[in-house]
Amino acid sequence: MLDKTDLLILEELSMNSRITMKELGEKVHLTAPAASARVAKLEDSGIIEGYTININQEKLGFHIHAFITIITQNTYHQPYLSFVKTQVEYIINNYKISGDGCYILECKFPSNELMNQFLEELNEHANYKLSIIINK
Amino acid sequence: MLDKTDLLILEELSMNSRITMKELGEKVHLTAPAASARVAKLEDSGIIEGYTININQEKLGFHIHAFITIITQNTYHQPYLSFVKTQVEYIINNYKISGDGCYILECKFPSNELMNQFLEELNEHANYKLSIIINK
DNA sequence: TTAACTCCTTTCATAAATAAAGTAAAACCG
DNA sequence: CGGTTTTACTTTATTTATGAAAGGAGTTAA
Repeated sequence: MLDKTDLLILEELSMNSRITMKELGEKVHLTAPAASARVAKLEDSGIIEGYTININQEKLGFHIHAFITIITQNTYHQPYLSFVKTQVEYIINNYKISGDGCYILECKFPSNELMNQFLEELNEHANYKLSIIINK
Repeated sequence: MLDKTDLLILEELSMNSRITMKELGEKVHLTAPAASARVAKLEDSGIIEGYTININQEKLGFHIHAFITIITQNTYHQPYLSFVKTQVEYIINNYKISGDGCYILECKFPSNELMNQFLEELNEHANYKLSIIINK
């Protein structure tokens, strides 16, 4: 099971996953090989799923960040799901949900124009409610 | 501005941010120092905001992942925002939105019991609509 | 008590990162 | 147009980190 040191390691790696094992070790009071072994264990157990980066989407030209709640009229979701697959450049996440709607789409768009185009195409397959993110 | 190589680098780092500069260089047809210099530029420009890990919350005991749409009755949001600050262990993100509601809370809970407790406290400050994530 | 296991440290060989120097192509400018 | 500066890269050499191996201390269980 996980102890306090493992949780500290997860916290440190969440803040900076490119930290060296030496530095990580210092933060959690271990030597580099010990820290490295802990991390390897966390990877093997599947607790650490992967190493990634946070990208500033605004600076890449995606000025709009939105959640779209999807309500499919009929029980057959395939047309909607197929559509989603064609729009990977705008879609951050597609969550299947229970509650108010069938899916929640997390999206990014460079402009209102392209978002509008997306929504029009989306509307061929499902109804939706749009929530634009103002702040995080 | 960004060229094709920069976008490739962002893609590679998104998939594995602990890749060595040597390997990253090979993937984008550069030497290690050249790749390293590109990455440093992406950091300095703020496009790369940070390096982090994906954690399997399920394996850490957070079996419930939910979106909660917040509708504050009055215009004064402070009680809600103060409450959110006390609940960091359950809250992944708090998005201020325009649309159907005032905020969208992304949360994780270990059990229905603790989620219920959270929702009861939340209800002292705001109304909400709950969406449980079934699948991503 | 002893054996096996876990988790750590130290040491050392190898690999990667980084700094420095040099080069070639592109952009700038009098 | 010619000369200068800038940019982006490579190569080389040094520093630093990684990872394998050996060994030790503490824990558990036969």
